[in-house]
Amino acid sequence: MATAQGSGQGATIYSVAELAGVSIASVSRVLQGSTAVSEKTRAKVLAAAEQLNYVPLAAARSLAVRQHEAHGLVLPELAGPYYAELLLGFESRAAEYGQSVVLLLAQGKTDLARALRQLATRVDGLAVLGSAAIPVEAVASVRGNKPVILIAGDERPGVEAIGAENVHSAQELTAHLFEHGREHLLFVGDPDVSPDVRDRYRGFAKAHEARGLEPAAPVRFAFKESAGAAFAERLLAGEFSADALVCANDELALSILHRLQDGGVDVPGDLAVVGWDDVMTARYVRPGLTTVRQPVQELGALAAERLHQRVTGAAPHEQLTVLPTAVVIRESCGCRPAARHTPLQPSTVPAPAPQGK
Amino acid sequence: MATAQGSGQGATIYSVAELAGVSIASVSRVLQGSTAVSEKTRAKVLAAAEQLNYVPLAAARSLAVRQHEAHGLVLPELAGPYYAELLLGFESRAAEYGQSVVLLLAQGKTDLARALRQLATRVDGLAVLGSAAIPVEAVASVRGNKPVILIAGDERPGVEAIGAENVHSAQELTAHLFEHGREHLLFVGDPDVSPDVRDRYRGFAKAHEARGLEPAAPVRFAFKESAGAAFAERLLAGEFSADALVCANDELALSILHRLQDGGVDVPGDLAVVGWDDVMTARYVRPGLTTVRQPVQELGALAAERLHQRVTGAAPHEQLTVLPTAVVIRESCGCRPAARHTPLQPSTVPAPAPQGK
DNA sequence: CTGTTAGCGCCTTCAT
DNA sequence: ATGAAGGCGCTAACAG
Repeated sequence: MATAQGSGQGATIYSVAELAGVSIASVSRVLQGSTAVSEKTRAKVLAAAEQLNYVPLAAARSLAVRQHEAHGLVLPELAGPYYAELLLGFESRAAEYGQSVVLLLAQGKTDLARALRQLATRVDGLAVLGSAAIPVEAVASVRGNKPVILIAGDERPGVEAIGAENVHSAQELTAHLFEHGREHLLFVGDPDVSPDVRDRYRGFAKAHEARGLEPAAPVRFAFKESAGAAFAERLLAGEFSADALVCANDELALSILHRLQDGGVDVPGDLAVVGWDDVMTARYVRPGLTTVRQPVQELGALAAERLHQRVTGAAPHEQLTVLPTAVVIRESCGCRPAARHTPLQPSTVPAPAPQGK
Repeated sequence: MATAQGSGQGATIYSVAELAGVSIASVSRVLQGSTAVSEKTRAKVLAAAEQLNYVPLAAARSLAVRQHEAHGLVLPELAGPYYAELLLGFESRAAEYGQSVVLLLAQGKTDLARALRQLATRVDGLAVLGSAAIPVEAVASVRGNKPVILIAGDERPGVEAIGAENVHSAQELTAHLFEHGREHLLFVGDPDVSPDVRDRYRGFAKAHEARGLEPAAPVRFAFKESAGAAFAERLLAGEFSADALVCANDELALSILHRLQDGGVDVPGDLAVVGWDDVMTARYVRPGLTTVRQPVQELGALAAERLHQRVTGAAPHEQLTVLPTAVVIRESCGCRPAARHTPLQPSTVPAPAPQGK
């Protein structure tokens, strides 16, 4: 199967040096551009390297430089568009800095702590999504306490954190429902599952308090298979009474919406439903789902950027960085449909690549 | 900021050996389990390692073992659920083999070839998605021609390839539309963008030929921002005449469907629309989108598995491995809605994780 | 069974 | 400007 005759096969700095007729030091110098080198040897080395298709072995280089030139990203899972976008943003920015990214999914790992340790041995630092699925403790015990950026996680002394705004937008969204004359709002989602959801419930509660109302306790239930459908079922059975649902995310909102409609409920007539994330489906469903858009991709990019700063010696930002979000009004909240559908283009998101595969 | 007093900081095999009062060789032995070690020293080493929170540095180990214990995955982008699922399957299986996964997204890379080279220096092998965005040539020139697994790409002598079935299911799907009495079918998507799309068009064509019909040329156009909507617009303008659309993927089908409905078209009454991938939205939209489901996650897992086999010395599978797909009938093809919505659970896909973020 | 030692491939002073 | 040599942390013979 081997095709290239020796070339590239295992080209080392020695083979290049030999071919170029210089010492390995010179090779290293021209390739790293560290010290000045005569134009003559420079050319020879470049030619030899080119001919041998030489690229320094990462492991050897890492060992010598004491840097991995790689960033680690730890995500709980990969369902829905949120994580994918975050990852995309992270990878893009990391690449701009010349950093490779090694990904770790908590999902299904029996020994997350071990996996984290392994990860830590091959990256200069890691970004971790703050979620119940990823205990910060495990992250803390990482080898040589490398820099860690917490994404959408709880602030902690000593760890740099970034996230998207939640409380305010949740409050705004909730208030919007009140303005539509809704009175019995329910928050669907478990605040304990992630700081994001917790903050969304907080905003939900604040909006109530601002009107002297008592917020209903969040509807938290075991999120199994068809979480939304199950809840919708109970709703249809009359187990709850509400005229508006604030769901922790769009997936939840969408599945509830769908089942309710199957059950003959008029949305938003009988019941308003809003969510979070502005996933693709939110635009295509009828009525269009009112939701809030987060700069997820930018969040990922910021994580990579901050990580790089830390790796290159910069001091950690003391303040928690919060990225702005925006409420996206469609029809599921009770607003009237726009005369002409205007495609919503998230500013930080590039044109959606269509051609599946 | 540093918390641990020296422990873990930069614990090396030497510090562990010293603490345990043995030689570094013994430390290595108990940790790698290579040779038999007395229970006594074993305990001492384990204790010391534990205390120091020691984990061998990947780079050093790699250099010595001449293995990276990491798999590379190259994807064109990360839009839609397809790539995410593939990645998920890949990461999971790779992790089972104790392999880290370093991800490379072609999207936005100005110098893909360089990125690939860099990637190749830190993994034992790589899986690459076959798409126009990733020229196989670039992959071939990778350092030390490491094992490469081509996912959903064109077969090539010397490279192991795997993929999902396309031709047959496309033919089946197309035939289904014929059975609904449709006569003027249009294929929407560019066959040149990826082997998958190409094969889908092939199936589309075969179904026509089986009926002695001439398949229409694929509707390929610049896939920019709102590809589907743009096409729908032209369709509404009467630029094309058709009573059924076979779209290259669900995203495309969905956006077209949405715009057509806005334009007053009855789907499937006036026009049937079907797609590919069975994305979440396909279940929630009305009418439900008829599509074909691929074992994407399994495909990713298989890639990791095959890669591992190759890395560990196994000879490449000669035959192209094709995973089975399944046509998922809903209503957009003209079938009547099921009396009771039965949630479709892709066999290889775990329960949808709902709690956003 | 255990310690000593020689690399793995690369970068980097230190001389020249 | 360039070459020689040491060392990064770890594994794997090779002696004892």
